[in-house]
Amino acid sequence: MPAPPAATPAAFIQQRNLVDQVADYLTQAIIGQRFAPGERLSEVQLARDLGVSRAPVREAARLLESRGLLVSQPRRGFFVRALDAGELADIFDLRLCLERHAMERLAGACPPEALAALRRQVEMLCEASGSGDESRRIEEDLAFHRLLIASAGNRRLLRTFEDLAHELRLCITLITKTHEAPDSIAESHHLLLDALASGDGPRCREAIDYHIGVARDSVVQSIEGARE
Amino acid sequence: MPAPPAATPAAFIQQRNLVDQVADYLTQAIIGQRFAPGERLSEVQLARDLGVSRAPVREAARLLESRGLLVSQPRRGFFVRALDAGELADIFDLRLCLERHAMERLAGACPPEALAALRRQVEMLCEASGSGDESRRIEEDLAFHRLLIASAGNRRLLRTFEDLAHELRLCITLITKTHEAPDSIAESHHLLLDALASGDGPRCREAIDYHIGVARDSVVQSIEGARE
DNA sequence: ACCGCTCAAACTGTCGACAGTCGTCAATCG
DNA sequence: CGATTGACGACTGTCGACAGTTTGAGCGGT
Repeated sequence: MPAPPAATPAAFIQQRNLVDQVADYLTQAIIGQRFAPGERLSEVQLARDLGVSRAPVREAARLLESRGLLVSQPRRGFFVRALDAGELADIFDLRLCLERHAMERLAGACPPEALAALRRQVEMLCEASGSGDESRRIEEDLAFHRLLIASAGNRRLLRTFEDLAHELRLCITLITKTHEAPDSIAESHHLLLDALASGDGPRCREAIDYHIGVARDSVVQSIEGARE
Repeated sequence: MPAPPAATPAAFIQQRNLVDQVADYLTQAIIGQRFAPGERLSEVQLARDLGVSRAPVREAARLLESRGLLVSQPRRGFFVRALDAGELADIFDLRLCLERHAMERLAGACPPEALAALRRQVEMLCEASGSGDESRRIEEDLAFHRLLIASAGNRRLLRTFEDLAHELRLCITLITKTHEAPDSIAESHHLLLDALASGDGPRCREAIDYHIGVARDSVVQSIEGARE
């Protein structure tokens, strides 16, 4: 979790309730693959490990369930979400749906300052990409797409994307290695910006279709490569 | 919530945990406007009223929060979600995004049995519309759109729509009266089916844009009419 | 009359405990 | 030897209680 610059300062200070802390811990542990996919999580053991009671653990687990990181079976408890190839395709298809919509809303009506902010974000992404810190690169990449969608001005759309982003992180952990060159990453994102700047609707659509397609293929390839 | 005929018998038995029961009660109470928008819900009072302890109430409230029916403020509790005009527009814009995507996926590749199922659903909708039971009409209408999206074959897309549907119910409660003629409802839905059957992509898009636009306008009009 | 302060009531966050349920594994029966 | 049953252990669902915080009413000062 990139510790977003806290839309409201209070939100950051208020982080001190156990439910959120446990949720953050679990999120990190899951996308950091410290729990195996499909693994059962025991409430009591988690509570013991974290030094808290079961109530916050249960509530945090419900939160993660709504975000698609855990699944619950009645009377059996919570399990780490295990994605099959079909679910993976669905996730990227929904991502395409959301980003297409944002691109379309933005095409031709993209405020210059939004474009500038997106350009800055690409730079941060390149920097992260060069740093060798893989998880930072992933977060900066997601931050770019988050910004893209936020620029469309629909907060509900943004919330849906943020929910989905948790599952995307889960997908991305499946990738063994990308080691894409920083130049290539910069270029693929600049293609999106250029399309936006041109104001050409179909071109925007084509650009985002290609971009998401590449991301999806790299995950699918990884998961199929790891199959045998 | 129409208590679906329990796809699997086991699912019917399992409904007996308090969290789900409390969640159902709260959902009904909220979309039935038995709580005012923005009203604060006291955990202890709800627990007393329902004859359960606070734990299931808290977990149910978190569930409803993830569905957008409640919002929580740390240390202050849960409040019934109050929608302003902007959020309302966002919700319908996301709905458009999702249904467009489904229509597009279906255009040209819609299995005949899916089309048949959609036709049957329109008939049920007409029947409900003629019955004068408003809440039943709403559920059948949502069921149609749910089926439309389900036909696209993306379960993640469907889940997103179902989450959104809860908020749509919240929107629809704002409408004082629709009393649309059953014939008109039938026709507006048949337009969608005809577009699908034609396999013409742009026509599909136009049809769904129009359909959602009408729904949005009727809600927006209602909320603005009720303003003064 | 208006504003700030104090304090009690109510509420949320968290905890530990109990009861019922599920999975496991050994003993039993065909 | 395979299938069934029963008991044991671990775990989830639920509960009541305590501590710290928020709220709102009452009070005193301006």
